[in-house]
Amino acid sequence: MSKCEQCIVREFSTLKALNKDELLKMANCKTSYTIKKGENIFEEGEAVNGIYCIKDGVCKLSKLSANGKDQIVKLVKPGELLGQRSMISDEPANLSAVALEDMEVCFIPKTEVLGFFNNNNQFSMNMMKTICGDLKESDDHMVSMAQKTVKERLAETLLYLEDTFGKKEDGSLHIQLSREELAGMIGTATESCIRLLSEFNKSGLIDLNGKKISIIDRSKLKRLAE
Amino acid sequence: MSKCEQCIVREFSTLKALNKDELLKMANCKTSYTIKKGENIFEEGEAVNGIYCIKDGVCKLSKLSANGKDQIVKLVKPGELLGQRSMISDEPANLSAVALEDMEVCFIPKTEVLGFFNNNNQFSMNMMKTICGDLKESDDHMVSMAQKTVKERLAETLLYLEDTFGKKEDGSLHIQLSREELAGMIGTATESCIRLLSEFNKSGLIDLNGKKISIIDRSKLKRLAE
DNA sequence: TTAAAAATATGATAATTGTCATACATTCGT
DNA sequence: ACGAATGTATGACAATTATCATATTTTTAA
Repeated sequence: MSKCEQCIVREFSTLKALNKDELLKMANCKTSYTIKKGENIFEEGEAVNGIYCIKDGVCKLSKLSANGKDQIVKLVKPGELLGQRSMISDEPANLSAVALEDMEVCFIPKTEVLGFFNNNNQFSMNMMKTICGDLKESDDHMVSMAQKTVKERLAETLLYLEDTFGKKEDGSLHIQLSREELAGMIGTATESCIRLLSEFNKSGLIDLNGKKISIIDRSKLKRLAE
Repeated sequence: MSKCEQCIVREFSTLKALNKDELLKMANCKTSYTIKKGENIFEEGEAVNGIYCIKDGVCKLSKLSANGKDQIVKLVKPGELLGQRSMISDEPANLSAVALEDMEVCFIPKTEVLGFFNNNNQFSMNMMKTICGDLKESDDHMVSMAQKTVKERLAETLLYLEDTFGKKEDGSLHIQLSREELAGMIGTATESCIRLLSEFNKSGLIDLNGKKISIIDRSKLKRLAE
C-alpha cells in the first residue's frame, strides 16, 4: 500500500487541505486501481460509495442521451477527483466515467470523506470551491452549446484541449480523441465534426495527420471561437 | 427588521440547518430588499459579497452570449438562495439575476455565512448538497442543449414550467415569460420559438391566449420531449 | 385617449446541421 | 500477414433552424 503523504497528486487537489494524520488514515483505507483505456470507473445510474482520486491518466465523464449519442460533459485529469457529486448528493452517478488512457486511481470510501468533512473545515471549503468551479464550467458550457454554432464550438474545444492537456514534441494535441469522441464533446454528429476538421485543415487553421491534430493558426482559431 | 425565525421560506432552503441562535444572529445582520419586475439583483461580472435568500417572487439567472442573446441558465424561486457560487468561489458573478416578478429578498453578508460554515457542519453539508444538485441540473441541461432539437427542448421546458411553478385557475402556466425569454431558456431564436408554439397550438398540445400558455395534452408533450 | 413602442405572428429564404450512402484507411485479432 | 472490423472521409440530400421582412396585436407612456 503506497502512502498518500508521498503522492504528488495530492498537492493539486481538494485533498491538499488534509494534514499528516488524515493522510495516514486515508492511506490505510484507500484502494488503488489500475484501469485500462476504454474501461469504466463507474457507470451512469450506479451507486458510488466514495470518491476516486486520479493519480494518472485522463477520463471522460459522459451521459447517454435519448437519441443514443454519448455526450461528453467533462474531461478529468490527474489530481482531480471523481464521484464527489454523487457521494455528496447520496444519489446514483449522473454520468459515466470512462478511461481515455490507462489510468491509476485511488478509491476513498464515503465514511472516510464524511469524517474529513466533519473535522476539517478547510477540506470542506476546498471541496465546495471545487464543486462551485465545476458548476461555473458547466453553466458556461451550457451557454456555449445553446448559443454557439458547431464550428465555433469545435474551434473552442480544440483550443481547450491544447491549453488543458498540452501538445507533444511534434506539436500535435497530447490527448488523443476519436472523431466520435470529439463530436461527443462539441455535441454534433461525427460526420459534421469530421467535415469541419477537414475544412479547418484546408484553410490552414489546423493540420491533420491520421488521428493527430495540430493547431497551426491559434489566433485565427481563437477569433473563430469568439 | 423581521425575524428570520418566523420566515416560512427558511424551512425550504439550505438555511433550515440553522438553529435559533444562528437565526437570531442572521436576522440582525441581514438586509431586506424589494425588487421590481425587470430589475437586477446582481449583474454578470459584479462582486457578490454574500448570499440572497428569496422570500417572494421568481428571478432568472442568465448569461449574455457572444452573439448578443441572453441565455437563461436557471429560474430561481422562493426558498432558494442566490449568489452562493460567486461567494464561495470568491469570484465575480458568472450570471445576471433579474426579477421576473416583483420580489422580496434578504441579503446575508459573506462573513456571517462563512461563520455558519465554520460552526455548523450540517449547514455546510446542506449547502454542498444544494450546489451538487445545481451541478447535476446544469450537466443535464447541457446534454439537452447539445443533443435535443429545439422542438424537444420547448416541450421539455413547458412541462418543466408547469411542474415547477404550477398553473393558474384558468389552467395556464402560472409563470409568465415573454416569447423572447422562453426562447432564451431553450436556446433558440425568438421567431423559432414563436413558430413552434403556434405549431403546438395547432396540433392541440397547448393553447395560446395572448401571453398565456396552457398545456392541453400533457402526455403527447411528454412523448415529444422524449 | 392616442400615438409610439414593443411584443407577437407569419412568410420567404438562406444557412447550418443531420442522415444515409459509400469509399478509403487504419487497427485488431487470429 | 491477412481479412474483418472499426474509424475516417466525402458526397448527396433532407431536415432543422436562423435571419430578414413585414403584418398585426398588445403594451406603454405622454
